[in-house]
Amino acid sequence: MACDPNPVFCSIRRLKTKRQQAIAEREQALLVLAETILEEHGASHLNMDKLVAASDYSKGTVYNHFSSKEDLFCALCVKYLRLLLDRLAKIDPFQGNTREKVLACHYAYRLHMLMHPTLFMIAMMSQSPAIREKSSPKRLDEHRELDRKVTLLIDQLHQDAVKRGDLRVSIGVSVNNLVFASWAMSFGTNSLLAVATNLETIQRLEMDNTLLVNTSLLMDGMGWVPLSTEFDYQQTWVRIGREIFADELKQLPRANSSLPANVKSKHRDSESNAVDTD
Amino acid sequence: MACDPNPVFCSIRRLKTKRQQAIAEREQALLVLAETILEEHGASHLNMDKLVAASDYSKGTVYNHFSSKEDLFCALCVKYLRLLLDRLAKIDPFQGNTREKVLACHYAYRLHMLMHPTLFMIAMMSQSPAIREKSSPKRLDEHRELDRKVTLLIDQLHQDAVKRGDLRVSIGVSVNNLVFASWAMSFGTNSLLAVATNLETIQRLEMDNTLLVNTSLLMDGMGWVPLSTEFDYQQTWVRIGREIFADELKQLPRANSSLPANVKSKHRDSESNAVDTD
DNA sequence: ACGTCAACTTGACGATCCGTCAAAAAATCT
DNA sequence: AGATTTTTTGACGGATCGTCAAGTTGACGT
Repeated sequence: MACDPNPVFCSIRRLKTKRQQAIAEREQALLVLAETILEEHGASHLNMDKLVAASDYSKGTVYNHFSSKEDLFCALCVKYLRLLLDRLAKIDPFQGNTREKVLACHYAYRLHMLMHPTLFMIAMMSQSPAIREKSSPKRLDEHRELDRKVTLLIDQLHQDAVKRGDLRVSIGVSVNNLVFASWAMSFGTNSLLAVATNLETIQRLEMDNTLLVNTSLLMDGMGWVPLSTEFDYQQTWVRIGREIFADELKQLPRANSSLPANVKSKHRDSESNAVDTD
Repeated sequence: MACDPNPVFCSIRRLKTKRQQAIAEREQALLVLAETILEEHGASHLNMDKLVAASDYSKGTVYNHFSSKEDLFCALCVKYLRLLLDRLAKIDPFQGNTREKVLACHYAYRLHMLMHPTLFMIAMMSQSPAIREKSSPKRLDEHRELDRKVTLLIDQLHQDAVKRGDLRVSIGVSVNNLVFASWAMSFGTNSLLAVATNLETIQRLEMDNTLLVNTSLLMDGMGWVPLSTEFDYQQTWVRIGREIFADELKQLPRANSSLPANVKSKHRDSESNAVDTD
């Protein structure tokens, strides 16, 4: 931790010496490697020994980067969050009313999860105290900072909506409440879709639109105008995919896609209620 | 330990022999033991060796009950789900409109989570493929069956609401969608409250009412009458605690309670707010 | 060029945990 | 009682984690 006395190097970046620069790069390389293992063999097969074996370095060196397996997971989460932030940033120039903007965030979140299903699981797990208490404080700080940034961004969109009069806060329900409700709905929907694909209830759903439906219901409940009865958010949904995330959608394996790559005709009609129990 | 010699108990269920009965009881005892370890030392400290050491049996015997660590976790989930079903069953006699009934389910779900925070985490984790693929098929069946029962129950309440005209399904949105949205909101809210207590956004919330607020927003969005503007669900929330779950609330440690143990003086007016009739 | 020393790297090692299996013990049958 | 089946036991092998003493490297002053 000996800080370089040379003010020039010290001030350029956080990266003080060339050496530390190299180390930082190695860390990124290790993370990429970890991701590869993760995606090829599943979360349960990612362990330190394998990572060490796959890398050009020794166990001690790897442990210099990640103080524990849990810390490695946490580092992956951080990377995952960074990527999410990038995706969210792409929304900025999108033209639309305040509600459409937030819808785009939900879209981004879901898309992000679909593109990194394993990382999403890891990110979920990593919230557990069991993992957190074994991660390095430095990493946890980093994680919290990114979390804060994401939250801030969503918060801003809600604040804007209030300012413009599209969204109204009442006595018992603050903007915070609304942000949290949005977040909870998005997280809940994504988690359940990711995790519980074996359950009947979910199998009976049309996955394509589930997140759109859920968030629309919620935002209608908030009284966020224009309501879904006055505006075609289905169209917005498609537009978001086309205008913001065309690249990502191309990468997505079609198999279990849960976002419409292009417009499907709305063939849904009469028999919506029959939940036959035989 | 003390198999009940009373033949009445032994023959009631379809447990064939006295021996098998004893084995089944031992399994329950082991689960209780596992829970104890879980609650005393946290999820990460529950492992087979410790469970074996804490029990009166040998490793082989324990493995006769649970084919793997993951299977043990799954068994804990099953127990957790059974308990949830019991809690949900208590709602049946509760008097109220269709929306109040569902609200009671949300209440039960949150209460259940608060009473078994560690188990909730385990239940979340156990959905991951990593764990599922290592659990015994028998156990997974059991799990799925219970899941089905819970879902059915919630489904029923929604169906009832539709039948009575309190809740309307529209073209693109089936009852299934609505059930799933409810579930997602409940799960999302509970997960985030449980897991991310370190995040600012959450700290700024009044935890007491968060689930009530979130589900109210959602159900308003569904157009589930009476809307929260026409009915005091805050009062219902308190009534649910008093009339159905008084016992459970007493057991709850006050520290981090997120449900009103008793009516806090509603300093927040009875005059006019979002949850009041205008 | 070269010596020095702090920082970095290495891999063998001890500790923990998982799950198995042959042999012993207990229960059940004949 | 003796034979047969079921259950229990705990030592063991294998996987993985994280450490640490010893070795290596490279930045820096001379």
